[in-house]
Amino acid sequence: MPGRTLAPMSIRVRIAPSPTGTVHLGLARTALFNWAFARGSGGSFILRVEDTDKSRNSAESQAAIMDGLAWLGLDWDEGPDVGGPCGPYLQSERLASHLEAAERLLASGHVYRDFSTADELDAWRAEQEGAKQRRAYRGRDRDLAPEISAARAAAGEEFAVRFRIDEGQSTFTDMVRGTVTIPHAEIDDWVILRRSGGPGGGPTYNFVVVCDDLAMGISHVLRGEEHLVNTPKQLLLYEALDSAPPLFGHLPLMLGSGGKKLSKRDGHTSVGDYRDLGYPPEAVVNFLALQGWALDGEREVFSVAELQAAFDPRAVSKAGAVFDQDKFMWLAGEYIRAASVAELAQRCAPFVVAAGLTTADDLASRADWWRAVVAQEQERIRLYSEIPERVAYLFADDEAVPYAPKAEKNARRHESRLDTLAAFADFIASFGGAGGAGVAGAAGADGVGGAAVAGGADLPAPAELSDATKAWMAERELPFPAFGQPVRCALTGLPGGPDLFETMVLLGSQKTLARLAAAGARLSTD
RNA sequence: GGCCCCUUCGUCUAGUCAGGCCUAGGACACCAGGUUUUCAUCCUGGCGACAGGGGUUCAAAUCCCCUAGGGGUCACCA
Repeated sequence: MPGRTLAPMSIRVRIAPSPTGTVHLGLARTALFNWAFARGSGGSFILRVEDTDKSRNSAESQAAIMDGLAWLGLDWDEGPDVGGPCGPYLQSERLASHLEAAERLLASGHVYRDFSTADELDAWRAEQEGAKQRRAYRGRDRDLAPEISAARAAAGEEFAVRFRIDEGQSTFTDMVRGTVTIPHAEIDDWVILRRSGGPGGGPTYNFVVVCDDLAMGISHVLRGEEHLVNTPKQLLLYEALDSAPPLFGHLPLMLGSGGKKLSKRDGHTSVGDYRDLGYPPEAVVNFLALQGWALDGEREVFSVAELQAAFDPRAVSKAGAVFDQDKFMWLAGEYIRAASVAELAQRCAPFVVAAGLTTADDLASRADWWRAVVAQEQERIRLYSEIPERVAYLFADDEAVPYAPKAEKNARRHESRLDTLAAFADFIASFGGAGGAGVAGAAGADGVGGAAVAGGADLPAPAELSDATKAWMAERELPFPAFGQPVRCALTGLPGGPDLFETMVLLGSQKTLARLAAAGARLSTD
């Protein structure tokens, strides 16, 4: 059923990746826009895999593509895995229909057999090299009488099938670019079927994409700008097939910092890279949506629901967008700060395990404690992957907590450090065991106080400990830095970090004491 | 090189279709303050653009033309 439908209720869009094994950011954004367009208009989003021949590992690569899209939260209504009324959704399985279409075009004279050889083509190309204005290629045999052409084919002579381009020009209205006109003198009599016989034979991309879009009733094609100049070829093909074409919209390219099409040279370019780097998928989607589109020009952080509701291909910008890593990371941080502690804890856990700090079982066995740890770091990280290095001290040996140079330097700045450390240790010891666990329950589910219970610690809740310590400091006329810097170094070895009292509770009195003692020795001499 | 597309702060963009509300708005980055036990968060302020030139108009970022620059594409790849 050839589809053409402009009615909102029958919007059908697709993403047609070739199974390369990774989801390139450009593909991801194209998929996202198509998906948002479909979801926002009650239409359908279709996944079709362009697995034309080759690739022996296509099953694997195909799975990788689907995983990538799914990770982003994109889902499709029809596709190789879920089926649908217009299947098969694997291009390689649609060959028969492609051949059938080619047959029809041959009969109607829109295409012709070209018996010229590769050498002849090369010669022609070489001849065009120096020409000031290259002419479009017209097949040597484009005017061969049909009977003769058929007879030669029947006799076993090899040929390619080319599309006959007539004089004139093609004009169409692009959803994002407006009116585009391309003279036919620029368009070759392009090949729809490769030279018969050999292993490379078969239908070409521009041909099958039209056949398949037609068969699947695709109403709108949103794709990258690199396809803009292919559009007239496809338009002419729809016409030859006696069908109405879909509406086209060509998205601006995503650019690397050099201003050229984003490529491997620009660093991380696939969705999987960002997943591994610790970006929240929601942030990736949000950022991708910002490349060439804007909600209202004011709000940078928005949900997919808002994207779906507001997306309109006609509002996509025409100019390419340079991929800004800084802004991307900022956005990731926004999502991390907005996440619930429970969810954040869950998403960060694998990174901590992968870093070798502990096991998943350990974190699961003291989930309250782990959540409290994550809550402490929430406003300090932009990526899940930043968690391990920040919390590594919690898992370190008390006697050998790594001291960052700056932390140690800060600590040594204070002449009184050794006295302070020793005296404070006594102060902490005074809380030892004395019914601390009894009051901790008041601290709330996600709070550090709650974690103290899970961790078996025996210190008062952080606020209480803080008040008590401050009173203790006042007595000794000790300014906060003189206390804080040596203690922070002793407990964490880091120059900065979360509230010290929360940290002590997380550590528990035993570890706190052990670290204070170790620091007394480690910070004594030079 | 031919053809096609594009051109607002360093970057992502709003505004351009329906010219005046734009001494061009927001965000990232950067700089300076503030809050703070450090780090971070957060808050305030600053820096910073209509590629250039001609028109049209009472009025142009917005319309027209030219120039320049950038990108894409020129396969029996997808």
